[in-house]
Amino acid sequence: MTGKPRVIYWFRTDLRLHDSPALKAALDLKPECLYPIWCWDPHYVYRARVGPNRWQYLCVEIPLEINKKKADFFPPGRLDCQSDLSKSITKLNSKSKLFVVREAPQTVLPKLFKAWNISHIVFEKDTDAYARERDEKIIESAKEAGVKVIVKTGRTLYDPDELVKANGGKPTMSITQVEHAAKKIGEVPRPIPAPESLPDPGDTTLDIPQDRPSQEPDINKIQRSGSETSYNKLAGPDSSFSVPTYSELGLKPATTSHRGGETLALAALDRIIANESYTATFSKPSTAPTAFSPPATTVLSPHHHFGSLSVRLLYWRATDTMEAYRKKGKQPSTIPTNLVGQLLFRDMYFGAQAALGYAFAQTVGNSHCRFVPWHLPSTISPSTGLTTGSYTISSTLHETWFQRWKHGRTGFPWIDALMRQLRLEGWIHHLGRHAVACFLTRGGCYIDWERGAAVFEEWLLDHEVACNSGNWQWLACVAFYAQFYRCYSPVAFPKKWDPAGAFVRNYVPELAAFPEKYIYEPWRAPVLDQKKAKCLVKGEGRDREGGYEGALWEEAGGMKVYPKPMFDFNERRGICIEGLKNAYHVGLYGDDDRVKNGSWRELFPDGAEGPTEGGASGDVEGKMGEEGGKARGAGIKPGKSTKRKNVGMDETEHEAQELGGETKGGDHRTDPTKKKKTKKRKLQGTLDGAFRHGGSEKE
DNA sequence: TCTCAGTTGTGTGA
DNA sequence: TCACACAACTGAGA
Repeated sequence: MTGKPRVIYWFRTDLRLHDSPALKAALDLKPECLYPIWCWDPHYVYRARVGPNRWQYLCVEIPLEINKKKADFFPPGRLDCQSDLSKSITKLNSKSKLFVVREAPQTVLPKLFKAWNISHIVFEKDTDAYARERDEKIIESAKEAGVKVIVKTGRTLYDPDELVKANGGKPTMSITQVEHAAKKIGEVPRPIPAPESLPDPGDTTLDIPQDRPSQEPDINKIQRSGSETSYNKLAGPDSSFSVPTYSELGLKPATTSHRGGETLALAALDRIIANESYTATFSKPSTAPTAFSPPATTVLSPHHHFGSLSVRLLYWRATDTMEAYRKKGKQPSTIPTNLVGQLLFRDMYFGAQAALGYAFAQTVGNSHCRFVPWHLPSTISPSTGLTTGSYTISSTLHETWFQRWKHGRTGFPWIDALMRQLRLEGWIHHLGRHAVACFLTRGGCYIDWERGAAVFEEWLLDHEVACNSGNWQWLACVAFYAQFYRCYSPVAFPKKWDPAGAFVRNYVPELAAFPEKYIYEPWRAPVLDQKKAKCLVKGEGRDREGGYEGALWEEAGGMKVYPKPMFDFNERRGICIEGLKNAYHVGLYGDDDRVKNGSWRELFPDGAEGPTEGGASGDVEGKMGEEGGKARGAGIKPGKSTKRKNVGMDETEHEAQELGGETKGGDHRTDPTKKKKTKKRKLQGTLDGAFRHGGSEKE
């Protein structure tokens, strides 16, 4: 190739102009022409779970129609990531824009190299497992076509591969490891300003055939009310490479008030930084999960997900703000609870994923994920060893619990409010995520964390494979965290933050008029109080069709119905802790052959949860099955016990309390026959107290 | 081998 | 509001 470079800048995880090392590298080539493109990848359209809210946040220009009362905090406008970026590009060069090409990058890029006589392709590094595979293919095609490839890190503070290298080649599994590794790598680079001009794009005439993707399997069918037509023409319906429209995607209406785009992201960051004490003293654990308008945390995570806000920009602006605060003689918050700490946690999960690849998002094959015989386990493809997207209904009771959890009908108002907020807004506070994740897995339902992760994948605006998988493993106590005896109560925990229940009243409107005393335990309210609040606590949260998707029953006279709790929480907590204790003693990890071939069952003779399996309601238990998958060596971790511990809980103990009835709320963990190391506990107790008043964002 | 810390638990009693 | 006990995990570091 002679003459000036002709460059494709491939936008992916970096929908911004500010602080983009990759974009800078492209412009440093002093190109003759620059094609800013986005490949409309069928992997995300059909194979990854993406709900309407995240599609809107990515691309779609529609006016804000809902939650008008929140319009001051979430300003309306024709914004969102791709549209905003495209407009910003055009502002710098009226001939340019974001050119959205509707085909898989693996097939269309080689054609574009030829059609547009490209010399270089530049993009931001993406270490997600699918992205790595895809990019390797692109790099190979580029090589064959004589096109130079430039890849730059910009999605995380540190290059995840560098982080892993600095961690001895191992996945980063603790914040301490990240801090040590980061020290070896050096300081996070200062952000780069946005370019002031952009080169012209070259001729964009395209006379090439389109490779249309296969629509099947299409796991996003459920997100659409119309037909998906985005692949009808390579350059879009009017051949202008436009950002896809809602109708083109056939999507159901979005419901969130959170909106995307670099313009909004930078404005939000300015607003946060302008509040010096908030920024400098931000401490995640002391931010209220019940605050919703406005939320207590920054809600910048969706912007980081789409790359509309650089993490390095937040890092440095927060760091500088904390430094200025310190210079005034005041004490800023520290890692890991401060804003910088939140970004380090994000890097930790990216480091873990970079090292473990596809296996990081599942149990089977994951050398760092404990095996727990959860209910509703994923089915595994024997050929790839990867999850297929479907799961085994190991128990109809647990499937019912899962559906009730997903649709906010558990009968626990705190859990239901959070799940409804998640579906409506695409965002919930980090501690809210803790609460619902703990409840679904080790602190209530004993259901596979992969089920919960899939729901979050579908509904979260800020869904990041690495962070989502990592957080679910953390909360399920299968990796990163092991204190499974610390369990979130759906009653005590929210009471601490929001005793009046404003959050619940907003997202579970049928309980709006419930007395404060019963807002987190409505089943305890006398019928007279229920009638006065125009809401009866009865039934199992089914809709008229007998499912969980449709509207809840409303009885004559505007009397609403809110479901009874689906189990006795204290009882379930006890069962789950015993189950986890047993699974820890068995000590299997996801890469163990016995996990892959199903012979783990011999180590759990009493079933998933032990002899008390099934809980209070005593529904029919199905048989676990259908897993298996490719054996890839490995085994039990050295030093881990494989002895089975007596699960020791009397079945009658659990049958004793009626579902939804009055419970004593006593500490199930207390055993008066045991004398404990008092001196040691004294110290630990003090520290625990200190943590609670410490304070902290890892949405 | 031991000690102690670990972003974000709960309930009780002073 | 605070300290402590509860039951007991892993990983880092001495």
